[in-house]
Amino acid sequence: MATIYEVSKLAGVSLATVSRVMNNSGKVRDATRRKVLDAMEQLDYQPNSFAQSLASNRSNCVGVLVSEMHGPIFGEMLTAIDTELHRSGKFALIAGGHNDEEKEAEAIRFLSSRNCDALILHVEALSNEFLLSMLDRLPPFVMINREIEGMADRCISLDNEHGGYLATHSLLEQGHTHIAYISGPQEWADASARLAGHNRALTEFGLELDERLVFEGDYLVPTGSRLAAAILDLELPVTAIVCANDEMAVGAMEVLRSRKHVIPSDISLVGYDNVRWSSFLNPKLTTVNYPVADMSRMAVNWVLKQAYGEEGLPVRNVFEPELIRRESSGPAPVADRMANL
Amino acid sequence: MATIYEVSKLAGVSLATVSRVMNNSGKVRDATRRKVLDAMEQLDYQPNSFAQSLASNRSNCVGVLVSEMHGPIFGEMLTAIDTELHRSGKFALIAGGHNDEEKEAEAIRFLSSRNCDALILHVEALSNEFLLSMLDRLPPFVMINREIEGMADRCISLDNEHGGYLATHSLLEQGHTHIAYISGPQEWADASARLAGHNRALTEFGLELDERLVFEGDYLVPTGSRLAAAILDLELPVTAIVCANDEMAVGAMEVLRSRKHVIPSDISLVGYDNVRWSSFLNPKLTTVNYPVADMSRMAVNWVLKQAYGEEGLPVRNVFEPELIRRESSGPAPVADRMANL
DNA sequence: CGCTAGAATGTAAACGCTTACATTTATAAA
DNA sequence: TTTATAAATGTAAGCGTTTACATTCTAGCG
Repeated sequence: MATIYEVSKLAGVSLATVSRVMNNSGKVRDATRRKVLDAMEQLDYQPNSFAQSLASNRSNCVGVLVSEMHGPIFGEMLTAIDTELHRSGKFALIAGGHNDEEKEAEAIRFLSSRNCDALILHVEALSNEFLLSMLDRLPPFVMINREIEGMADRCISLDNEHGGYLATHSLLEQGHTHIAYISGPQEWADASARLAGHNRALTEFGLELDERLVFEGDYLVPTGSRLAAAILDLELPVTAIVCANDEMAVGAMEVLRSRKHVIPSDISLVGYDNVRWSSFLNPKLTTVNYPVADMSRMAVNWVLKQAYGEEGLPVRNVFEPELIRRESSGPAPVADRMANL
Repeated sequence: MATIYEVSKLAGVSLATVSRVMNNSGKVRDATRRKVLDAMEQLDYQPNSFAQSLASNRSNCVGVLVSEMHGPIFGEMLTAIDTELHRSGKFALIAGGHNDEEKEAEAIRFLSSRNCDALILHVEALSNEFLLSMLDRLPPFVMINREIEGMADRCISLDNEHGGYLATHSLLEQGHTHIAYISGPQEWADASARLAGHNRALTEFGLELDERLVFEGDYLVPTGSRLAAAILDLELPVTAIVCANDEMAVGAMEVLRSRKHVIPSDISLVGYDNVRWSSFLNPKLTTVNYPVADMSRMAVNWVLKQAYGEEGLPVRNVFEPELIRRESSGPAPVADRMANL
């Protein structure tokens, strides 16, 4: 593999000049530039990125940590980030935290050991305190789907409370009054915000929160099934179930179907995230859109601005969810509405 | 950030000794090792990976190129690869080809410019010739989901022909005789192999291939819909549709449903890939399993063996698909079977 | 034609490690 | 004890860049 030294010899110039040509830095006469370029071409020269990074102390890499790599959210996220970074000649170094506190911390260590110029973090398991404590130990970093006091400017988040509100509100609007809720793990901020939105919607409609109708899940399909079954077993007049994510919703959908409840005429079902396959379901799932791709692009903007000094890039921190009304939700059954008069 | 030099000073030893402790290479007295370790701890020392790689000419990074980053296949793939590599202290450098020949080539250039020790390639768009020509220009590389003559040992592939055979065979077994097929792009090897398997199954059952019933798609959902509609519009006595992947199958499913055909009693539907959400559909999709995770792990084995000289790792090149029988396929309608007597 | 300011190019010192080789120190046999 | 041998440690030369600074051109002016 050719080195810069061989290029300089072949072109009859010094190392510095070759370097200048490569980086478009400093002044180089056109004729000289051409000679250098020719030599590079001829030798099929590829700069050694390690030497570059070692000498310049920058890697043109931004580390991306996702809490897990499968799941539709992350595919979209990675695609958006990768595309956007390439556009600016930067590269993504991706690591997976596999949904585990220790592994997430290790992945952060890995990324920072690779001298990333900046980090984009999508972490679930790590605590706010830990992240705050990393502020001065890591390269500049932004976070996706988190809102942490004291570093709000570094958080690209979704207004989860509002999303939770929208989901339940859409049901209330359609006459539902007995709405069960399957939440995410309450120690996670997004999960509790979604639930808070649900509660607010209820209150707004003058309904009292019935604690028997709120179940805490873990965002996984089987739990959606299990808790939906639990809800049905209550034998209360529930006419709608809101799930804190689409995964649990699909689990719930299956149980409802197997127990011969027709969605949405007997019972409405609403999810959250607007995962790709939510529109493949039958009935198509009503859900709340989580604009991952937009948020990811915004994270890249942040990085470009903060770590690479690019200008004129708008950064927006909080994104708005949106209700995607599809087939799985509809008006409350008439009988039930009557009963509530 | 502390350097090896400061560590060596604090520990009262030479650079070489510190390096030896870090890499467990050479002999170091226990007492010395301890001193060094203490010093590292005390200084919160993190080796500079660029300097390491520059000096040692290895990066401990394996480049992974996926043709695209979204889609369930790739999530599973990346998770498996990442997990497995970590187990051996190696890291994955991931790049996305975004399903485009030029971009895939660029991504390869990127990965090789980052001095990866080895590459795992999942590429669709690049030609066999190109890949063959890269044999001596790149670090050792394996490919997933490709079978190329002249580099069979570097290919981890699925027996797609057999998978195609299984899909159609399962239908023939159940009395179907008019089976339509929606294929993938025929210039892609996997797509044409799947179709070949379909044809073989037909032949085996003494049926002639009806060209009117074979449509070429592009593996995307809307195309599945469009072609399923085209099949129905034929007004031929089709009792089953085989799709070359689950994406197109879900598109087809939607059209069948909207035209009031009941699956599987009126018409059976079979997919391919066993994508995660294929079991979320209603009815649950019968499909052919594509063991991505297993294959990915195998690719890692190859890398560990060829690039890092690890021993005792089995490498298997061809994987067998398996029929996953679910709800979307069933016996041919009786009327139809009678007609065929 | 000499002079000077800039432009263009060159020189050489980092960057932080690894590693072949040299040197010192410990171990054990004689 | 010596002495031979092995173990432990140290020395210093790279690895392939970038970049501050030094030097040499070049062009335009008086």
